[in-house]
Parts: sequence; structure tokens; C-alpha cells
Amino acid sequence: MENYQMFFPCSSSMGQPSGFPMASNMGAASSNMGFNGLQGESLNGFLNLRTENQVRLVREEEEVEKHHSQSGSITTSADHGAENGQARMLAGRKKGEKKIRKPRYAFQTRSQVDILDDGYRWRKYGQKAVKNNKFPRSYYRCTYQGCNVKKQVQRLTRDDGIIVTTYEGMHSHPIDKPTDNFEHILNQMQIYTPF
DNA sequence: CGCTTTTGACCTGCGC
DNA sequence: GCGCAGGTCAAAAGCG
Repeated sequence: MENYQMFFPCSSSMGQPSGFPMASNMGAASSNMGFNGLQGESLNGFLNLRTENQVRLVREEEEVEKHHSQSGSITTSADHGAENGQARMLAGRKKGEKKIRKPRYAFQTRSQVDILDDGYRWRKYGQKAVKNNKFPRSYYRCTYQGCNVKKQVQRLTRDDGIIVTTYEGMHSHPIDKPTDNFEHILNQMQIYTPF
């Protein structure tokens, strides 16, 4: 019942799209390719949906080491980090080790609803008021066992019809829901084409 | 009853 | 060092 409109405000100059976490289901929905636990490279399926200058993927952080980019490296702290509860936040890095940030990808979607069903199952773990924004930002984590993909969802103050979704990490598992679910959404989407 | 959401507290990083 | 902003935790509440 909702009309989604992908809103890609930027032209060209997208970073390297490989690893975009929604790639798999986007691909599965837009073409006939299946999603066999794929990651990264399957963005082609996503690319099929757009022309070169419609998507803007914002690569917020680049200093991630490749071998850390997969899930599972979080919460390995257990013992050494057990001093007080929130030391666990540092999970994934050992003492003296530099903080490691996964790359994050942001895109904007025009929608009336905050929750875009991308096929994965998410659990909300936080919500914060954001400065200069009257709408709160919501924090979600993928509930799939062992999957540490996170996403943030935020609505723009300037244009409250636009949802900004930021993904962090890559799904290393298939979609939880049937793909036609997301395909259904795609069918409702109006891809924004400036020309 | 198990899973999800809510929400205040807490932690970290950064700029001043 | 202090204050602010962003991010996360975890207990309690809500819900199917």
C-alpha cells in the first residue's frame, strides 16, 4: 500500500559498491539470480535496477582491514573485557588494538514508512535523538545467528519523506524471508530517474 | 513464553 | 578536563 521511491540525489562518483549489504536480495529480486549466501559481488543484480548515476552509496569509513570485514569477530572479548559491562562495546579489538570500523553504506529512500522490509530480520537495539534533526535515529541489528550486520534508519528533517538507511557490515547468510516479499516491494517502487 | 521494542544510563571519541 | 554527540547496553515492558 506504500509507494516506495528510491531517491538517489547524487550523480556518479559512487565508491566501490562491492560489499553493499543489500546486494544479495536486491539482486535476487531484480533478476533471476538466486541468493546463495552470496555477498558483495552480487551487486550487479542491484545495478540492473538503475543507471550509473542514480545510486549514491556513501562509503563512510574505509580504514577497515579486509580480513576483519566479516562477521564473527565481535564479542570475542569475553574474559578480558569483562571488567564492567560496557567494555563489551570494544568487542572485536584486543587491548592496544586500534578500533576497527566496518565500512558503512548509506542510501536514501523515499517512503512514508520508517521500516523498509529488505527481507532480513532486524532487532532494534537503540534509538537516539540526532542533532539538527527532529526525527530520531533508530539502530537495528540483524538477528540471524552470527550475523553482525547493523543498520541505522533516519528520516531527514528537511524532507520527511526521505529515509536514510545506513548499513554496516555484510550479511553472510540468505534472506530470512522469501524473496518475493522484497520483490513485491520493488514492484511498488518508483525508481527515481532524473531524465 | 520467547522474542522484540522502549528507554534511560553508560561509554567512547572528538573538539574546545 | 569538560561537554557534547553518537553509539550501545540491558532491564523492563509489550506483544503474538
